[in-house]
Amino acid sequence: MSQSKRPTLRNSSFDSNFWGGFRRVRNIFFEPEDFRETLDGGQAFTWNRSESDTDGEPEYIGFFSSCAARLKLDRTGRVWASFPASLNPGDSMRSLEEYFDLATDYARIREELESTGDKHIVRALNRYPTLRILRQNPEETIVSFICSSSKRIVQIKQCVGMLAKSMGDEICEGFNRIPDFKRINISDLEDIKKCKLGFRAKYLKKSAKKICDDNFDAQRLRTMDYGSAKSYLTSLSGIGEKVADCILLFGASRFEAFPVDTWIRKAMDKLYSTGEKPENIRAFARDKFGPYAGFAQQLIFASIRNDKS
DNA sequence: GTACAGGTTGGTT
DNA sequence: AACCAACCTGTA
Repeated sequence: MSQSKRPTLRNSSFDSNFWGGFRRVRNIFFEPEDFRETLDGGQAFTWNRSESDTDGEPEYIGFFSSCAARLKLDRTGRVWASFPASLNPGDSMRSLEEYFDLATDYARIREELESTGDKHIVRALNRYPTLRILRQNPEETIVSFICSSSKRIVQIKQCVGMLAKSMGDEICEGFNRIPDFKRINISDLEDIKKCKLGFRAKYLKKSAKKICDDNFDAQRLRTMDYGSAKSYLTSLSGIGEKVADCILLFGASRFEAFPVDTWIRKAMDKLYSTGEKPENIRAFARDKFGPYAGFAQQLIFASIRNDKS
C-alpha cells in the first residue's frame, strides 16, 4: 500500500505517538457548558468534539494560528492540553494561553457588568460563570466570518476546514492553518468555491485583494479606534455590521463590539423591548453595558441558545 | 419538492 | 432611510 492511497482526511493524529502528553493549562477553569460554549458556540470554527470524550470529560481537537491541540476538561474544571509531538510544547502552550486570553481580568469585567444591576445579565453571569471570549488571530477571524453569513455553525466549520485543507500552510501532518489573504488573493475563485462558500467566495477573494492592495495589517484592528476599525471592515466585501462586530469581538478582543444577529435581535426585543432594529439595539447595548457590551452579548447569546434547545 | 438559514449586496420605494 | 429579492448550497 502506498502512502498516497491513504485517505488524507484521516491523518496521523490517530497514531498513538502523534500527540504529546497532556499538560495543565494554568490559571484557567471552565464549567463544562462554558467550555463547550467558548470553543464551539460560534466564536471559532476549528474545534470538534473528540470521539474519545465519552467518559464525561469533554475533549476537543482543533487548531488556530500555527498551533494544533487536543483540549480536555477534567471533572474539577481544569483544562489539559496535548500538542502534536512534532511541535514545541512550550510555544504551543504560550499560544494557547493567548488564545484563551488569560491576560484579561474576567473577574473585573464580570463585576462591571454585575454593577449594572440588570437582572438578565446577573442571571446569565451566574449561569455561565467561566465563559470567555477567545482572542483569535484577526486575519483568520475575518476569513472565518466572511464564510459565516447565512450559515449554520456546522456548515461554517466545513468551509473553514476545507479552506485550510486546500490552501492553508501546514501546521503539522494533518493540520493546516486558515489561509491568509496573500494566499487567498492569488487563489482561483473556482478553488475557493470548491470549499462550499457559494456566493461568499467572491466576497472573500475581493476582500483579500483589497486588504493586500491596501497593505492593511489586520493586527491594527486591535489598536485602531473602534469606529475606524469597524468602518474599515465594512468597507470590505461580504462584511456588514454584524460580521464586522464578530471580527472585532472574537478576533481583536474589542469588548465594546456588540454583534446583532437574528437571535440577539429577538432576544433583546424580548428582554428589553428594544424593537428589532439593529441600530437601536446596538445603541441600547452601548448605553447599558458600556465597554463590555460584547461580553454581555455572549452571555445573552448563550442564554437564549441554550434555552431553546 | 420547497423553504430557509446566526448576512450582505445592490436595486427600489 | 427603509424595504426586499438575489445570492450558493446543505438541510429540514
